[in-house]
Amino acid sequence: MGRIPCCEKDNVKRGQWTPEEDNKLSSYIAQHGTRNWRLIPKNAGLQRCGKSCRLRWTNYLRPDLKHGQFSDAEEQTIVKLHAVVGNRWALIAGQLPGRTDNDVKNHWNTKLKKKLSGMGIDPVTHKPFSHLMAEIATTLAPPQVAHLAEAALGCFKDEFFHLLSKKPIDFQVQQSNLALTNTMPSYINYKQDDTIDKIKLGLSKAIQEPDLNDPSDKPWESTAITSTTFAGICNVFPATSGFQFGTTSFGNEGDGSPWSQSMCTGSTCTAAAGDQQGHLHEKFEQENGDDSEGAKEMRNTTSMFNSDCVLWDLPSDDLINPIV
DNA sequence: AAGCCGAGCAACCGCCCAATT
DNA sequence: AAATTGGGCGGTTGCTCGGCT
Repeated sequence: MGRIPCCEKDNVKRGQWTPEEDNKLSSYIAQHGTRNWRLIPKNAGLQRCGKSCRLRWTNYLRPDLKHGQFSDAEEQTIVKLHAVVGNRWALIAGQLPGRTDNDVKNHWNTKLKKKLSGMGIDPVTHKPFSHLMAEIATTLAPPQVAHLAEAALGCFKDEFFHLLSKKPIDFQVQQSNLALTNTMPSYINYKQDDTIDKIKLGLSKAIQEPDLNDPSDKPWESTAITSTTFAGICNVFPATSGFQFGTTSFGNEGDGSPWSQSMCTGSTCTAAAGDQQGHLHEKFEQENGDDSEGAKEMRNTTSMFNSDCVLWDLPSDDLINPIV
């Protein structure tokens, strides 16, 4: 048995709301409250669906709503929370007084997603593209990796060029990446002009190098995210102290910036980080539930943002000016 | 000046879930 | 226990407007 519609589709007006309709709805709600949305349009003299009235009220007419640009702090909050809870817009909006889930969703889709992509960060996983590629590569056999590399280089070419063109990259292996260097072939000392070709070369060499008779040399069977296969690419993004997002620098642990406290992304958050993100999500659910009350409670719950996870470990200078 | 295009945003749709009958 | 109902949520659509050619 199907559900009856919330209103008579034929008799309801749709599309943009007029100021008169807004006035009718606002004054009715001011007098009678928001009980029973089904009856509100009828009683308020509106030819609208009850659901449409609810949306208009909650997303636009509510007196406590904040209209206008999102602040830097609000954007940071959105990105942080999105990394933890994903597309739970209502939950995220609950942390931003005066903002609705629709506001947050729209802002994410139109601005923040592009900003993150422009910084070389996947807006879905909040990980650098390079590490995503490395993660994928570890699960594939060499022939598949070769195909992946071709595809990835096509997809991320612009990001690479952008990053690489910002400053000369010294591909000398850093001390902090010593573990990586043991398996790093000598072709990593690149100049930046023919970078893509060099990366391709590196990929193909890495694919050829493992001794297929030795299971320990099969990167696609390893649990480690950083494999020799993508070492060349990953080394394009050496771990550094932080980077800049718009006018806000972040990524430096202990600098007090909200950006630096909890993001669970990047090479320092490998498989374990994935678990941690899941754990955080679980913890979030447990502590706050899925209802609006829980969401409100979370305003005061900051402990979940104090994990040791490091923010994206991308080079600072390279990311000052997002592509988009 | 007109047409095109993309960004931004308001609104709608369909599904889900909890409360109620 | 099952059916019904209302409200909430996330995904998507489509309108508006400004910039560009």
